[in-house]
Amino acid sequence: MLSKSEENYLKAIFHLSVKTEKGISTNAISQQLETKASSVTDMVKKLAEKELVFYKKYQGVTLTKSGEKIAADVIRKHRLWEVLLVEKFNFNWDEVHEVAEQLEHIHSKKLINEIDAFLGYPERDPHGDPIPDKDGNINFLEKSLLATLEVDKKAVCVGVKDTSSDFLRYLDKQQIALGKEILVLEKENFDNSMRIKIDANEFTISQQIANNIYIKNKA
Amino acid sequence: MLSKSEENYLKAIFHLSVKTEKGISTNAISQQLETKASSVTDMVKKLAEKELVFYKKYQGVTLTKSGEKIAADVIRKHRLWEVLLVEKFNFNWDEVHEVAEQLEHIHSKKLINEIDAFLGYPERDPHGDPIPDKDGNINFLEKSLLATLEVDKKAVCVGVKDTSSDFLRYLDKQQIALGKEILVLEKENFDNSMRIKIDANEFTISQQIANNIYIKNKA
DNA sequence: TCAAATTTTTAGACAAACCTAAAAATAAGT
DNA sequence: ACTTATTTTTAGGTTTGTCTAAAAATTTGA
Repeated sequence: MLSKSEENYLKAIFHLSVKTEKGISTNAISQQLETKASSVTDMVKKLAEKELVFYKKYQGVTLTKSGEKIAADVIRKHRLWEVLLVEKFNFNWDEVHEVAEQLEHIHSKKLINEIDAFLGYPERDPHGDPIPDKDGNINFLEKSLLATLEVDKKAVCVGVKDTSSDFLRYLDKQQIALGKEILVLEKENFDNSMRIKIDANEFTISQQIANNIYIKNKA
Repeated sequence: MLSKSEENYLKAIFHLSVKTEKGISTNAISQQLETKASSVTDMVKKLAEKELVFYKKYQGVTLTKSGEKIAADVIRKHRLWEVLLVEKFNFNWDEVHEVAEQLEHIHSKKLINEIDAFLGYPERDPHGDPIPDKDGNINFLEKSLLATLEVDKKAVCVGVKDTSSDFLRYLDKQQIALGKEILVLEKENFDNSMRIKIDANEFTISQQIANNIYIKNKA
């Protein structure tokens, strides 16, 4: 049975691995986990000892098959707990992360599978991220950033990149939510802000906002 | 924020305090937590430093008001999680303890209060033990052991003393459950076993069994 | 009562997971 | 290429919570 720390390292390496094929650097992990690089080196050696990562000094790390499975399990638990909190326990999507960080380390196969069934086997968490299945398989959805959507085109909001409370509450305030249809009315060349229409409302969002909203282009 | 260990010590002291007015001995705590007495001394000093227990060398410990509140909170969480597991997630009453030991250390006031509401503010856990309220108040029920019930008297099963899987599954097998009415048909003086009737079934139970079932005498 | 048994505390160690500071390896820039 | 900058690792230290072994206090009981 792995410790909470070991699980968090595997999870961090998993998340970083999505964006690159190369080995994950010590520094990248230390940033992700807000620890020092020297602590990462220590832990990575331990995980290599347990054959959860491949590691060669100065070369970065990659997950082994079993390391990847454990990471996917932790992410599965995190995201299923988030759905439970939002769907059944009246949490807002900006309130779930912190508690899910704790709940993801509860060890009980029966519990997480019962929660999965109780929720009707959801495919995505409240932020639109895919929930790994029992075997660790993840159904990635093709998606792009709202910032890349052209004028006069429509798309559906399918996720968020930033998941900070500040950003999520801003989206709530603007009534931007998963599943909403967004139409780009115009773009401002100077600052790349864009005027958009959601439901019957028209308003302007900055490029920073548009760079943190995932969309799926309408067919 | 207290560590898991600190919370477990407070909980152990709380449980031991129910049975006695005196200070709780180092040895009693070490048995309850399956640690060594020397570890207990260390931890108790730390808890005293934080004013969660009163402690004088060689005199045992008692909880302060704030220590008692924290212990009651942990027990509240443990028992509410147990109810959730049994009522919503298809756990049997012999399966809940281990997972609840983990879940009781999740820190989120909102979560536990939402669970409480979701469950309709239950007063007892699946083993019949009372659930402390938000303020740490516990509604103890007067109860006695089935072993003390006289021949030809009826009573209702309201709890269990032993909560081991072996015992709980034995009760399941005999269809002994909370709320069931039990009639004592006869007692055997030699081994203190008793013949009882539950629903339409008559059978014999050993004194050991009868000493682990709590009943409330019918008015 | 006072010697023996038991309980509790102290002293010193250890593993996990982190840290700082310095050394070693790799990467970058001219 | 080779000097500088950056990254990574090593070495040694800290804290938390545990342990063993020995010392001190308390309790038991003859």
